Amino acid sequence: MKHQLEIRHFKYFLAVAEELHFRKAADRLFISQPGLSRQIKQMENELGIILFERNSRKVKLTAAGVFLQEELKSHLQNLDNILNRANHISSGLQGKLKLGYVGSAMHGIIPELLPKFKDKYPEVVFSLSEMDNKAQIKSLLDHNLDIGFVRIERVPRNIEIRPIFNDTFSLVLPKNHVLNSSNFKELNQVKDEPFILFEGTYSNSYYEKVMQIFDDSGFIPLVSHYTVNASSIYRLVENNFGLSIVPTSLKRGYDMDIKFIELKNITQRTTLRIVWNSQNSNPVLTNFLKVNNIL
Amino acid sequence: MKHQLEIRHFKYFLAVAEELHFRKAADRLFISQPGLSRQIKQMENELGIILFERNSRKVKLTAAGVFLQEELKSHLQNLDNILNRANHISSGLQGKLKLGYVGSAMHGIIPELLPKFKDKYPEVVFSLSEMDNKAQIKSLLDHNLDIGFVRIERVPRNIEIRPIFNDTFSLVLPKNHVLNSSNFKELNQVKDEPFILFEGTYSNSYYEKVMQIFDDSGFIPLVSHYTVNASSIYRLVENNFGLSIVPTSLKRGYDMDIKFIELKNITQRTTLRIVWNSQNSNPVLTNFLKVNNIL
DNA sequence: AGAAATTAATAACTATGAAGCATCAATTAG
DNA sequence: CTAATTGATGCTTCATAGTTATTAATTTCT
Repeated sequence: MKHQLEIRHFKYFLAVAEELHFRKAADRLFISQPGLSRQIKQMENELGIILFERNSRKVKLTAAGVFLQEELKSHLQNLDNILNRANHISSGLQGKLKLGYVGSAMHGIIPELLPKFKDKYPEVVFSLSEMDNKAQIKSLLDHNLDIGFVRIERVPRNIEIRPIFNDTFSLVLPKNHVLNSSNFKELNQVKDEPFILFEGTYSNSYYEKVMQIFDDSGFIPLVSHYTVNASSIYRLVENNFGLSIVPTSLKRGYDMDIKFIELKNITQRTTLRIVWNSQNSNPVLTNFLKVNNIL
Repeated sequence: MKHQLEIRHFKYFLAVAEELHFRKAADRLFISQPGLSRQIKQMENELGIILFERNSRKVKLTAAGVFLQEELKSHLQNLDNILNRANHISSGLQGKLKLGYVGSAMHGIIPELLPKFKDKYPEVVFSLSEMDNKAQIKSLLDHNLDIGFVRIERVPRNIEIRPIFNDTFSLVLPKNHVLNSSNFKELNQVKDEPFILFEGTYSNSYYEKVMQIFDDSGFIPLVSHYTVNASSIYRLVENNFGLSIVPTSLKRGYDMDIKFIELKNITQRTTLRIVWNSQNSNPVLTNFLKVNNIL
């Protein structure tokens, strides 16, 4: 076959099929009548099908023509549809955003950052996974994640990082503990109590920062347990296994017999940071960063 | 927009999307690499979408590109499908055939002609309507019918007509009637009995032919009832309202207390004829006529 | 580190074929 | 029988798909 059927042929065919009149169809298509006649004939040759029964006076669709009119019309509509959706995806109006976050960020990002974005981009689908800092970085590098929320400061080349939420630390005690925000003055009031802390492997820089707090208060804590998530810390504190220090925002969302005393006087802060791979071209990512004023 | 997206672009895009390599894709398409690069770029401009992230060493689909690869692939398959079906319709392998028939043809055509055709063209759908001769001709002229089975001899211009089945006449009597095929000699043995006949308006030529039979037998029958279908004739005969004369093939398919005596000695025959509009280009019609050796 | 190889993009050219104009042929209407 | 209408055909033009040659960027191999 020398000639090849193109969308042009289908559009021309549909015009003639509707008008049943070559000149009128040609006018509608802004081409000349002979050109149209030729393209229709070419289409018929290419298909090996007569589409119109025509003499110099009448134009009439054949059975196959009737069929093709119906089918090609919806075929072209389908194409429009596809290209439109592609545009949505390309512009980030539609698509998927894979998010990772450390457990301690759950009460910050999910209720605060996501609704704002979801509002503006309702067609975007989220996938949310709780992951530790290291796993997030690895997933970002492997392009298995679009955005991470971490509590680390240094990241590999190609990973972008920006602070998103700065948090104070709070002392966590059992409800019935003698200390409260009125009689609490400084941390060394609890220097003889055992502590439950996040594991150092979870985030080394976070661990170092917490140890610095103790250091500044002039004592080395007796650490009775290490765990990896807030709720197990709280459960242990509730049952008098010791006290803990956690980011202040972590007091939200738990209902246990514990109380928090915010350590406003110390200098340490823990920063939740957003991270992404600079080579990730997911348009949804760009929009997410824009909505949150990061780009 | 100056350029217009064509199927060519989609095929080229799919080749590159699969190979992720412009030169290899170009080879597969039997065009040159620069030509391919240009067409892809044109497609991107036309869509306003970047389809590939590429430098001189790597080619990678964007999110929108991934989407389009999937969608356009099935879109083109769908097109193939449509064109194939159009071919079937055009060649008469697929489609619809609207048939009309006089009631007295039911036991001839349906079990004999249709299965043979259905066998060869299983994708063709029939529509069958019992209609009188006149209604069939009208429907043919209005293009509401493809084929008719009639018992008339003359048809308007543009309607083609061919004999398809030549039938003798049979005398219809109640089961307990004194006459049977042994003691029956000639029709005037029943000249004093009342007769039930098809109405003259139903088919004038048929009616005339039946009357000719009586004429040849030398008597004018006493007609007690006129009806329009075989089963009511049989019901009346069964209940001793009179005798009848019908085409012999009409004895099939009824279970009543009646008997038939074939009138072999008379010259009259009734011919079932197939009729169609010569201007009807339904390819299924052509195939039907061919299968039955009419064309 | 430098040379060779790979690969997509760009430039300049070619040739294919879509579309235009003029005209013909067939059909219908008056 | 003439005039009007309409699709097809012949010829021409021009846009553009595709070609060859080359460049620029990157990777791989000495």
